[in-house]
Amino acid sequence: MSKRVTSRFAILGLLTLKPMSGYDLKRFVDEAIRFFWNLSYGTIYPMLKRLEDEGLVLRKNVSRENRPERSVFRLTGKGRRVLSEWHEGDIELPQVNDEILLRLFVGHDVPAEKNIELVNRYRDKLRDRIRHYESIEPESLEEARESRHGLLSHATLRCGILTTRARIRWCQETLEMLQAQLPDAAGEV
Amino acid sequence: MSKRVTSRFAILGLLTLKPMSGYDLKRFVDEAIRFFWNLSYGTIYPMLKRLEDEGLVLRKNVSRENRPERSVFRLTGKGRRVLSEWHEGDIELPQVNDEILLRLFVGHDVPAEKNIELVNRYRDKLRDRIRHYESIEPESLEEARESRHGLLSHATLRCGILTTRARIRWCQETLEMLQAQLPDAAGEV
DNA sequence: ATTTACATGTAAGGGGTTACATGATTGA
DNA sequence: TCAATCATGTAACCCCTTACATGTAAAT
Repeated sequence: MSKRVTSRFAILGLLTLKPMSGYDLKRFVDEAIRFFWNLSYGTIYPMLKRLEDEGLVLRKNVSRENRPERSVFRLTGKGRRVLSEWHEGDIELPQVNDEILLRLFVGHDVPAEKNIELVNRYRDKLRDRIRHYESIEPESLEEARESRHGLLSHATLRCGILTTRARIRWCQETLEMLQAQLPDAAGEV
Repeated sequence: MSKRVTSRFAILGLLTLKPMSGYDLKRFVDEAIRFFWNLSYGTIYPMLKRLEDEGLVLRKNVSRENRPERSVFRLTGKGRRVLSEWHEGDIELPQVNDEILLRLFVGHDVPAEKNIELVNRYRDKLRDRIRHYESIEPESLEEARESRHGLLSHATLRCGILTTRARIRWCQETLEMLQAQLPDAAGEV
């Protein structure tokens, strides 16, 4: 279902922003959308080749002096058509495998302190992330006023912020719950 | 990173709840934790075989009259040790590929109405999910008072509730943003 | 009589990751 | 000089999904 060649549409979709090389795509994903999408070279280059063979993208070799040659790809009309079919299609809630929830769920015979430590570490990582999100939010908001893509990009950032905050709040709540169960917390009510 | 045989620990972990067959595991996952974990038969049976070969689980063939024979698996001491090593290990924020965010991010040249429709459909699915979560919450809360595992299980449900609610709120916010950009919304401020 | 639930597995294929190979250029 | 950045790709491997194969028994 959600497995049907999703990196295909990711690459096609990103090429609507501007023509890019495999290297560009990798950098773009890592810099701009790494929190909700990732692509590795081992996915990118074979997929670009495949999209080229299918006539969905067009390769243009660009050589500049004193720089390695690049293969820059742009969408073809056919590529755009395939993309818009994807945009038409239905969206499913993804089936995720969420490690922290699994760990907690089967955490009944590890020491309670371990579970607390786990949620703590997890919360710390979420906090790092939210700090980053919030640091780029003002700029994102400006871009949202300036272009259609800026607005949509801002929406994705907002999603990151809202869901990460929710998870942090969940950590808080869960830590309280777990600490209340600690043997030496018996008298502290 | 997060790819290192995670179904291995899922199966090992679930077997701490009670000894189970492959069929049991599948049913359990589908019924109890499908919102944060999934396993297919094609994963379960080969993995059980492998865990057996490695001495992490023990197979016991159980035949009951008028029923097909079952292979019920229980954890071995070694299995428990491997599991607790996993519990010790660090947790990473998973790298996800989040289709709705990708679609929005590259949605700048699809009609604005399509983006709105997308978020709407997505919100509807989240609402179905939250309705389900909330319907099982009271029972989960009771179980939380009754056992250690009940408490941890409840924590996972709470995570689902909080993050799903956050996403629904994000949909609302995003819909408002997108609708405000609609050409015929110009005079409606 | 037929569908559903019980029950265990395999085979093919897909999608993705990591690591490697290669080589130029730039900056510290 | 050495690391980092630019740049493209491949190969091995892994995990997982889907679909298939097979068969019994209970329920409708």
